[in-house]
Formats: sequence, structure tokens, C-alpha cells
Amino acid sequence: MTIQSARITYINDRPEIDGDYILYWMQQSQRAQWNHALEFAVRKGNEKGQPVVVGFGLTDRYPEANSRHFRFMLEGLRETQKALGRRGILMILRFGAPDRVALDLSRRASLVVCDRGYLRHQHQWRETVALNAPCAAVRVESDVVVPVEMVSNKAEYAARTIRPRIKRLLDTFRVPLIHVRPHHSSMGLQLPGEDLSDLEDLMGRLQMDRSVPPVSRLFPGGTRAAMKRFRSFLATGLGQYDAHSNQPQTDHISGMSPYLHFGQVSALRLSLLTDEAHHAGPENRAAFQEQLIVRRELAFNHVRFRKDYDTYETLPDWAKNTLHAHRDDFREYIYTPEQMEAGETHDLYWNAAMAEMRHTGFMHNHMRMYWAKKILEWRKTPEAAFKTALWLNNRYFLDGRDPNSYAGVAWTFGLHDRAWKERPVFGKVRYMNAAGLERKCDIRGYVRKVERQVEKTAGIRAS
DNA sequence: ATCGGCTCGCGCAA
DNA sequence: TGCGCGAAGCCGAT
Repeated sequence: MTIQSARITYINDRPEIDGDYILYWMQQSQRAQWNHALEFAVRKGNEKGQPVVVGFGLTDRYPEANSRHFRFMLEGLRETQKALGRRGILMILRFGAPDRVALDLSRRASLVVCDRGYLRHQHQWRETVALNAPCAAVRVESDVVVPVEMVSNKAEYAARTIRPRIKRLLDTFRVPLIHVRPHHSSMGLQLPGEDLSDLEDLMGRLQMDRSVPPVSRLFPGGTRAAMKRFRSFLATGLGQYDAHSNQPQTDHISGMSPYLHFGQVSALRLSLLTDEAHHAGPENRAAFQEQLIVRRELAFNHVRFRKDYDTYETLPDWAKNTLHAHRDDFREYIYTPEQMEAGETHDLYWNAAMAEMRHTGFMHNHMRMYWAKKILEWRKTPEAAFKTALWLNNRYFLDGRDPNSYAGVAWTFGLHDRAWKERPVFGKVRYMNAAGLERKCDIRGYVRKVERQVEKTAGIRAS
């Protein structure tokens, strides 16, 4: 059994009943492979002699979702539906709140299996389904390598406190998932659902914010595109990963965060594939695993154990105190959120970062830090800065609204970090400046790289 | 080019 | 209770 019992939680105490199928209500883990929740459902189906139906509720009320996010997600879901079909598993997509759609499909189910999501609304949806499903409901964790509650039962203070806790559990949880063939096909079941072949039509029927355009050319959604990008990263990027983590002019980064955010690819699978890339050298492999597992799962720990994970209040006391002590400090530049969004500041490096974000839905991680640090510096108050950074982050990044978004923005303001030399505005919170970029990387090369990307995307839109 | 200091609080050893 | 140490920092001294 490669689905460890710590991944499996029964979330109500109803029995399995004699329905027509096992329902896997897909929400976070939007993939047909390397999905523990799906594989659990398949095994249950085989035990009970029943087929598996996958249900997905598509809602245009998803917090902060816009056409950039929807397009990417739907491209992935279209591929996932086809891939499931090849395994004889019917996937039904319906408009509606995810919990509502899951409950509708649960009426004929013997058992409801769901995946795990850690954000507030994701948790609430699962509570509603657990409470109202007519049968047993079981939640299977397939988003992180090591289940969050196995690592710790509290909000961890920093990477150094969570790292040893994760590492000692890797041998248990970082193991391949065995995929089992479903004995019974569900493809013949008559269940109404939306047609995913015409995405334009589907997009048109959703009421959404359309002010942020999709970025399908640069980041096509779906598992196939993710794996193509990842294999290219293993071949040409991983070998430079450690040395180039602060070199935004290069592209020696995996670009997996959008795919991980929508569950189109499994962190476990990426981690195991990284092990096999011997040519890249142990220090590069370790540096990537640190990002993929330790830093990412620290973010999951944050949203799991801090109810206020998306607010200024979530910061540690030392950070709030020092930022408060400096709230009335003189600020040389103050910009409105709109000026920032338009990339209209005095700082060409920052404007380039903002352009990368707007036009590609992505940003090199080193620039993500610089970008957010300057928002802290250039808004009137630290609270306003926190809001602006998170707003822009979630609006433009394909991987916005992820646990990593909340932990990443809060890190800028001191979360999971330590105090440093006191200075204006920042207080003891770690400072970054343009001189550092000039000193340590080819920042002009980065600006040129973004200019090229913007030209390319503008050309695509014009044609 | 390289190094120490800055500053906080956790986790562990004692 | 003391001590070591940390996601990427900066800055001034050598």
C-alpha cells in the first residue's frame, strides 16, 4: 500500500452505503496521475466492485479568480478529463459551488472521496460535504509530500524549525504511488455535465473579472505542459539552480508553481524525478528539494495553523512592533496601488518586475522578494503595503492565492525571518535595495529579458 | 573580495 | 539558563 494511512482521514462518521459508484470529488488535485485521492477511490471501487466517477464544481465565485486563472485551470481540466477517460473513469464538470456539485453527485454514491485543500474556503467546502453527504466521506492528502499534521501541530517559527521535522519523515512519505487499473468503467453512466472541448464557450459563460488576460502561450495549463517544462528544467536549469537562485536574468528555475498551485502536477512526483537527475550535482538537487518541499510545506504549515494567514495580523510580534515604531518615518516615495499596478515608479528594476508579472503571470523568485520589499517601502503604512502586495500577487500571478502567496508576502514583512539592523521604515525587518541587485546580478539583463517577453506577448495579442 | 556586526527568539543541551 | 543559529539582507572595515 503506497497510500500511507496518515494521508487518509474520514471526515464524517457515516457508513459506506450501496450506491452506484465511488465519487471522487476533485477540487485541489486536478490531475489524473500521481493523485492519492484518485488512486484511493480506484482501490475502493475495485474492492466494492464499483466504478469511480470524478466530479468537479466550477464556480465563478472563486475568491479573486479572473480570466487568467480560469483559462489556465480549464486547459488543465480538459486534459485531465481526457486522461481519466482513457482509464475508463468518467469526469463530470458542472457549474456551481464545489461543495454543492459534490453533494449533488453524492446522492448516488457509496462513498465520497475528496482531496485536501488548506485555504479557508477549501476547508469550509469539505466541512459542508462531510456534514451533508448521505454516505461516508474521506479526505486523502495528495498536495504535499509529508502530511502537514504529521510534521507539526502548530505554526512553525521558521524554516530551521520545520526542516528537521520534515526530513525525518521523508523516507516514509516520499515514495512512489502505485497506480491501479479500475476494474469497472464509469464511461457509460448517464450523468449530465459540461462539455470541456470548447473552452472559449465555457469561458464566455462564466461571470468573471476579464481585465487580466490569459497567458496560454507562455504557460499553457495542464499536466503535459508541466512535465514538458519540468523535463527541460531538469536538463538545462537544475545544473545551475543553486548558483542562479538570485540571478533573475537567467531562466534556471522550474516554473512549476502555477502547475503545483492548480494541482496539475504532483510535488511528490517532481521530487522523485529530481533525485534521478544525477548530472545536476547533489547541491543543486538539494537546493531544489529545499524549495519544493521545505519552503513550500512551511507555507502550508502557515495557512493550516494560522487562521489569520492572509492578514497583517499574522506577522510575528517583533515584526509588527518594529514596523509600528517606524510607521511615521519619512518615505521618499509613496505610490498608490494603481501607480504600482501600472509599473509607474521611479525604479526601472521594479517596473520591469511588475511588467513581468502583468504580462507573463510569473516572476523570478528573487525579484518577487525585491518587488514586495519595495511595496513595504513605498506605501503609506505597512498595513496598506501588505494589502497592496497581496492584491497584486493574487491578481496577476498564475500561482496567486496559493499558500506560498500568503507565506511569501508575509515573509517580506518578517514572517519566518529574523530581525536585522534597524533602519527607517523597515525597522528591523530585512531590507533590500537596488544597489544589491546591481552588485549581485545582471539586473540590466533582467530588464532586457522582460522587455523581450513583453514585446512577444504584445505581438501575440495584436495578431 | 571577504568578514563581522546587526537583532530576535526558538529549540535544545545542560 | 545559556547558547547556537538562521532564505536570499545591508553596511563599513579590512
